[in-house]
Amino acid sequence: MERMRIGELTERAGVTQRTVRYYESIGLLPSGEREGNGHHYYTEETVTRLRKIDQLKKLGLSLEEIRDVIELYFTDPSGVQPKRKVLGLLRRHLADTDEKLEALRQFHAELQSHIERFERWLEVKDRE
Amino acid sequence: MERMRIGELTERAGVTQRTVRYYESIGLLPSGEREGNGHHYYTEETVTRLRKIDQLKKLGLSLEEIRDVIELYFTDPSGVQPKRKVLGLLRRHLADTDEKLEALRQFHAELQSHIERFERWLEVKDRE
DNA sequence: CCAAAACATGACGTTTACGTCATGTTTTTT
DNA sequence: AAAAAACATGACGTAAACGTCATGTTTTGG
Repeated sequence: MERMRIGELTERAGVTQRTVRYYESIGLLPSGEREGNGHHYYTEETVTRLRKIDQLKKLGLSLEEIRDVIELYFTDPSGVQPKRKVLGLLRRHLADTDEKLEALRQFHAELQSHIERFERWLEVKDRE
Repeated sequence: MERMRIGELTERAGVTQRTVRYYESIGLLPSGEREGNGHHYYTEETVTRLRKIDQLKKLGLSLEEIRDVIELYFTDPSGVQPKRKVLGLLRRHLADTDEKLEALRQFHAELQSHIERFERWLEVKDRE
């Protein structure tokens, strides 16, 4: 229950094989392969990593930006060199996330009120 | 202090002329022109509109999605033609937004706990 | 009034993030 | 062991969202 090949990986992570290959090609995913045969083998962490990449994408980061920070999400404090710098970066991401959450909530509210206005308008029309 | 041409418009809205032209070409912005000469003229509302578009882009909406909803910010229901269709679109956008919100919340939580791990690690170090 | 700046339009180019064959090898199923 | 399924690699294609000339017209500052 550790090593899997690309088929299982993509199914569990909800991405296509092409996506994985592409991420490997741009250095966003380590291309853990080699077993004599040409096949790549992946672990549970690769799944987590792909999911994290997806989250960061939804935050609006480009793959290049993600490549610059993804490591931070997979190293533990004891293994990182400029710890305070990393912490600073993480905090900025958190702040960005806060802002985006707020903006999204507002958009959500706006959408809802637009919808309600429409519904009221249609209700009136229906009664005629 | 009402009509302006594209130079002023783009400066005030913080976008390029090409962007405006592109938006006009895909029906995202009304191309308010005509004055005998070939020049396009815009108003304060166009500036607001461009800014709103930028906000929505930052939320991760595509220009197509934005085109579906942008009118709602500038007209009332009675002015929208296929009302039931628009209502359906709005509901889909609302559902999408719900999902995005949920993903962001989860990311936020994970990021926070990651940060806390870092902070605890540094605290310990500081006491040494 | 005339040169410089601003504008209009068209066409081709570019980047990101993959999709979609095509072809050959490896694994799995029967 | 043979056919089917999965995998590897390469190459070409694509959609979104503009960027960047090129060329011609209109406006404006001196």
